Amino acid sequence: MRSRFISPTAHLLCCNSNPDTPLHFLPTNLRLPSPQATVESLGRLVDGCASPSCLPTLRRLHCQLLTRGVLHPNPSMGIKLMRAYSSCGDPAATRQVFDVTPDRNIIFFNVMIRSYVSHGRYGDALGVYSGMSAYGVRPDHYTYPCLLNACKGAEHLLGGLQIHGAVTKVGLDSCPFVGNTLITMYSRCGVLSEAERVFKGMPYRDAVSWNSMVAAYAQKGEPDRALQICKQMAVSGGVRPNAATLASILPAMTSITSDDASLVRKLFDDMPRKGLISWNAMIAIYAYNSKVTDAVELYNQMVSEGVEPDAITFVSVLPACGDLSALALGSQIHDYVKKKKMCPNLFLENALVDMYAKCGSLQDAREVFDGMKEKDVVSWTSMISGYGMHGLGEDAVILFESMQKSGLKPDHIAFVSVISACSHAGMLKEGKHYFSCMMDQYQLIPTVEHFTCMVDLLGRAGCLEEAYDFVKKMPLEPDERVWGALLSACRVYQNMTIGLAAADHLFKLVPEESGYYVLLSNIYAKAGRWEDVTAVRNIMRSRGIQKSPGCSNVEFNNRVHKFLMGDKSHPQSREIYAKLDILVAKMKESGYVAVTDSALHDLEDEDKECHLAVHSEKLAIAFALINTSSGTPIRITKNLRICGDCHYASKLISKITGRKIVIRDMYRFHHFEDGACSCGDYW
DNA sequence: CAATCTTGGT
Repeated sequence: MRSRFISPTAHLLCCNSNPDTPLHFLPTNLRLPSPQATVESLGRLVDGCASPSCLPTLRRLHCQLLTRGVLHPNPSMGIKLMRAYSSCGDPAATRQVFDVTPDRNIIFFNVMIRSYVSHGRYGDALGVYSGMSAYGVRPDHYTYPCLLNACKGAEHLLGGLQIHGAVTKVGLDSCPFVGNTLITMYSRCGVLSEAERVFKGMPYRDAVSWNSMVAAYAQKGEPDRALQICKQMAVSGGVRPNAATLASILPAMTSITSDDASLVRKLFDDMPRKGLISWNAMIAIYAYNSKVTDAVELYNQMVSEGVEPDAITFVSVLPACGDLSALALGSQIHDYVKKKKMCPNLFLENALVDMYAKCGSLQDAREVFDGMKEKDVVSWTSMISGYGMHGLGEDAVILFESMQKSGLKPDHIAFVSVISACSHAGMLKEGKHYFSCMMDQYQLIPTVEHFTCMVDLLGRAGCLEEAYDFVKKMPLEPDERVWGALLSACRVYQNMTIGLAAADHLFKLVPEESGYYVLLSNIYAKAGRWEDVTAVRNIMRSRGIQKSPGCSNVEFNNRVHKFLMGDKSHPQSREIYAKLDILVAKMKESGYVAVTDSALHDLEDEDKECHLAVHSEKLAIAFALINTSSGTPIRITKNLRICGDCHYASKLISKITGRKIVIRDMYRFHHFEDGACSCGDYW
């Protein structure tokens, strides 16, 4: 058995045994030990080799150790060498040192096993274990956690059970290290009941034990259980929730209630010493749950408390910037990233591309995208959907084709992006092509998102019958989004019959969603059926549904200025309304007549005009016109779909003032320039 | 004597 570990060429081992890197080709500026270096100082040099770039140095040191004959008489030197090779990413070299060492103690075995585990070579790790007893070395309380990690990594429940048995037999099951690893092993192998049994049976539970249980439930998607354990931890466990606790519940923190978010925030606030990980976890929880303002606020607080953000912080904050259209903050972060040379970093660059695209700055997005050393499907998809949002379907399609040529396989989301890009650009034929391509060429089963895109594609192109037919024939139950896409198309093309059918489904599916009532009433209003508009309004009233207030944001002086419909709370309110009066007068000279069917109520025309005049996007435009110098593009983000009147008005204002106006509504970007919009009045 | 182990974040 012993010979298993001794390689037949072990005696030949030397630093230049790898034919790819002969000694005399190695860089000469490597730090080499002086001839009188002590064993201790050699050891320190070996310890200093901790990343793949140190591998050449390490090989030369290894050579020195052999020629000086200090390796085998000093077991600690062999261990240092193995550990160094392992952290340089070379488990094979680690094994070679292991194999040629004459009298291996338990630590050699432990380091060897750990090296294999950290390189994902779980089978090899377990192989070393099975050779131990024949060599006459007994596993100890350091060995078992490593082995359990191997089973965890391989999701090898049977092996885990066997090792659990061995642990119990030698009485190491009371060791907290072993117990904690047992919990995570069982949890990763999907046996939560066993994880919980180990946890309950532990004589001494530390923070890691509690956090491991929290992680187990969080990863299983049980936020309630996970939070419950967090709370128990503080009262009965005698340990306080810490950074790792927050990080552990993260996986369960998607779409949680506001109450749960506050609960987690309280855990966070109660932490006496908050480190980077705590801040990152809390910010991520806000970002996951679309609490973007909270995420950005917490980020600002973090920076003001002197905690240095890292890439993981930004990967949470940047999507929040994108959501808020906070371009100033986003590009500030980009500057910091450049200053600190944090790239290449795939995740970070993907987040930057997405942020720039969502903030309306496609050029910046493209610049980051083009500068990426490595791109994955997410990178391409972010850029494709960026083009799609801006109505640049051609560019989206070109990029989609290049992605395929680069050898990457588009996934579900990539297809959603490209089909929706086609839809927004009116590219019916291409959209249909990608829908079948995804099934035929890539064997991807379309999900309800793809059907929604297709209904949108057909609907926007005016093929309403075909769209309706498509919905009726789809193999999945059409949901809110599918009917919503159909209803929107019916508004654009004035199709009452199909519109009513879609609205009927929507009112059953989501009776509380005000947007669909508004869409239907827009259809009636455009047809002049005011009694039906009134009927819709009455239904809304009887069901207690309020139209969600329109709200527009403009970023100015590093602050996001928020305007609601008819808002008079802004300090510059008087100026804003005065500016608006002047604008409306000028617009009327250019032939502006308010598009009154955008208003929900059957008011007298003049009243409607008043209502429309104070829509939030108009206030935001007036604000930006007052405060920025001529020529500066105006960027506005709106929570709802832009209304017909504001769309028309924005076109005129862009012509009158010579300003570019970029409005992001709920669905896409509208670039207004010289009286025209990039959406081609098709939205 | 020294060397080895557990949770957790894009």
